[in-house]
Amino acid sequence: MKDLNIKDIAKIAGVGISTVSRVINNHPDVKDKTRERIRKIIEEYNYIPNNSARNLKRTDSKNIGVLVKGIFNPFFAKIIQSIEEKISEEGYSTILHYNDYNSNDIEVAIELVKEKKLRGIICLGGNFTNIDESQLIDLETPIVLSSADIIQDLNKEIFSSIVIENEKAASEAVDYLCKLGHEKIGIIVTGQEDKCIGKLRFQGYKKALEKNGIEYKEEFLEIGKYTFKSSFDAMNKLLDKELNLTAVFVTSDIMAIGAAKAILKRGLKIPDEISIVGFDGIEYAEYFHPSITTIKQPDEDFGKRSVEILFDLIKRKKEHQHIILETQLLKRESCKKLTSK
Amino acid sequence: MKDLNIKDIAKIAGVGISTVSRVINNHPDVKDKTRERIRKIIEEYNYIPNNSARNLKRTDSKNIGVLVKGIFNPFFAKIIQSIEEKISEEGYSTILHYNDYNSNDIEVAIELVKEKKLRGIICLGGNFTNIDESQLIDLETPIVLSSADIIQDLNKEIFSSIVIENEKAASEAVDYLCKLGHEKIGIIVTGQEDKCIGKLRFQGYKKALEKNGIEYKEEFLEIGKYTFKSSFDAMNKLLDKELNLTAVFVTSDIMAIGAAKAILKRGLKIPDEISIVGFDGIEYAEYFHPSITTIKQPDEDFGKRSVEILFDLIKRKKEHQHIILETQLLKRESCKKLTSK
DNA sequence: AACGTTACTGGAAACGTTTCCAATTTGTAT
DNA sequence: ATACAAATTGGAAACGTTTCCAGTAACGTT
Repeated sequence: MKDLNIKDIAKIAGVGISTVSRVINNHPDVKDKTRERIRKIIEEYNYIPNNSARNLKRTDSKNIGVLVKGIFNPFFAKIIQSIEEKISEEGYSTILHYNDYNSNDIEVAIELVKEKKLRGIICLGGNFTNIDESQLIDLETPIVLSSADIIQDLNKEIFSSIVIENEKAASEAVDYLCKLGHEKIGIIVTGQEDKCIGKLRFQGYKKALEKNGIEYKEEFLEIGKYTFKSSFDAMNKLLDKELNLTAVFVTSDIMAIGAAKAILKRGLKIPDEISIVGFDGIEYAEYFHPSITTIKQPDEDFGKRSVEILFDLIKRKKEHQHIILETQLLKRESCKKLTSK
Repeated sequence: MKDLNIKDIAKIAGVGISTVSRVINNHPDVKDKTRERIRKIIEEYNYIPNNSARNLKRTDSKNIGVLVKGIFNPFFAKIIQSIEEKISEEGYSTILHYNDYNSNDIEVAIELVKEKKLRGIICLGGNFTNIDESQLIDLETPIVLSSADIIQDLNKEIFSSIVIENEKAASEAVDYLCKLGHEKIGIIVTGQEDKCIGKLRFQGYKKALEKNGIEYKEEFLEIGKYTFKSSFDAMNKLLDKELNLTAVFVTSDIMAIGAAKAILKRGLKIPDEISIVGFDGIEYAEYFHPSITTIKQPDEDFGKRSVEILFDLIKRKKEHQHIILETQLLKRESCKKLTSK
């Protein structure tokens, strides 16, 4: 059974094609009675307009792309959910695309925009530190970089961004450990993949140490990837060095859990022997035992605001914006005040 | 700057439109020299064919839909990854669509197929227990139900499926607990949302008890949703009943972690005082402390085989298939052998 | 040189919409 | 009744492809 098209519906209703089109798109210039009649017929015959044809004809495709770095990242799951919600509220639809860790994000984004005739694109995570300004200028479609790695001196007029203050937040986390009396504080950061964000959080760590008069030692640092396993291994290396660490700061919750497991598996107690602080604020960290103290990122705000900014751009209501969201230190069970020996 | 189209490329190359089209689509009837020349021009001018136009013209759209129930389910993440990989290997592209828990899955699937002119669709999870056979017959597009809830007496000729033996696997898990000497074994199952699968796993639980001569008591049962929190609460209710449970079987790993947290938070020891077994085999269960014994589902196989079945159907090589995958009990730290008192 | 065969190539219709523009109907004020 | 404006409607072009069909070029065979 061949699917019906707009012509068939027009014939059945005894009206012109354009009238049916106007009904479908909620254009005003149709008599209420006619509109109702056509609506009923569309309903009755279960007619669904062909998306490809619509997109082909329209310059404004009603599609928003969401490019996500890494499907395994539970921190992004909530953000995506709120993004999708808001996008469909606006009558647009979401085209979700997952990038793996080796991809050239800006290139994939541009290709996606062209190929799918996107009206706008949100990049969640991803690395935009090596991009060429001309790439972004050529892309006339609004782009919002959300929680992404962005090079500092990029022309701010050609993209929007929404981020947290990674350095400040990390510093707050480590400062908290210092205030609890910790001095030997290890750190596990994400490496290459995540250059900029990892680096910023690492800088926050260093600043907090400095502020508290603690000397930074390179041996306290381990590099890991964004997986349980990688951080588990990194923690073991740290422990093997016998540095008498009393605390460790890990730059994501998933990794904090991997690290915590390594600690516990050796029979060490958290927080009695080692305190640990994570970063992100995913639910996993709360349900780990002991629950993990962490920096909570405002995930829902990330989603909502990203879409808001994008639609402001699409509707040409505003210029590109650069928003900084607040984080919050969630104190839980994984940190202990050090009593002076 | 307006994007180039196939006409522009044809003009630049000094050939006909159809020749360019043939190059794009790797059709054979083009002289190698011409092909190379056009390829270079396409590359140089960074031309990307318009997807909407292609889909509009083609009856075979090269799009495969993947409908996923619940974005938060980490068990699905791996499956999706392997699905995407295989689909793009075949030169098709994946349209990912997330359903929330209240959706009517078959209706959403059908709409998606029509709207996006999909060539096939894979449903990951989702509930197909209340569907009408006519809906599936009307849908002429191949459909594969993967790890989904399917009504038993559905006509097997009109859809493909790939599942595990939920009842058997659950029974194996509980039997393991029994063999360790446990008799008072609680159970937390998913409720309404997940009617069929939850019921099957529950039946497995009952069968294992029966086999081991243990009487089933309703008070050992709690219903939960697929979240940490819900299962955390359910476990607390179970504990509040003071049934002297020595073990608990939880029908998913996420929920097992929620339950384990409830146990540990009360100061009870796992596995010393209570043993726990989960279901799914997600990575997080391995990194929880103590690591959680669980039923491992073959996630990668789920993905790969789903795509294989789908392409067999698309290419009309085979009829609808119904595949059962094997599970495996992963013995870890969360279970203890009961020494007779 | 004439022919048949095969390898390429180009033109044009078609896919199902949206939208501009013109045409028709309706309503309102004189 | 008439004139004019406003509301509603229909026709046709256009969006960028693919593919059928017809046509040309190249080549070997007689």
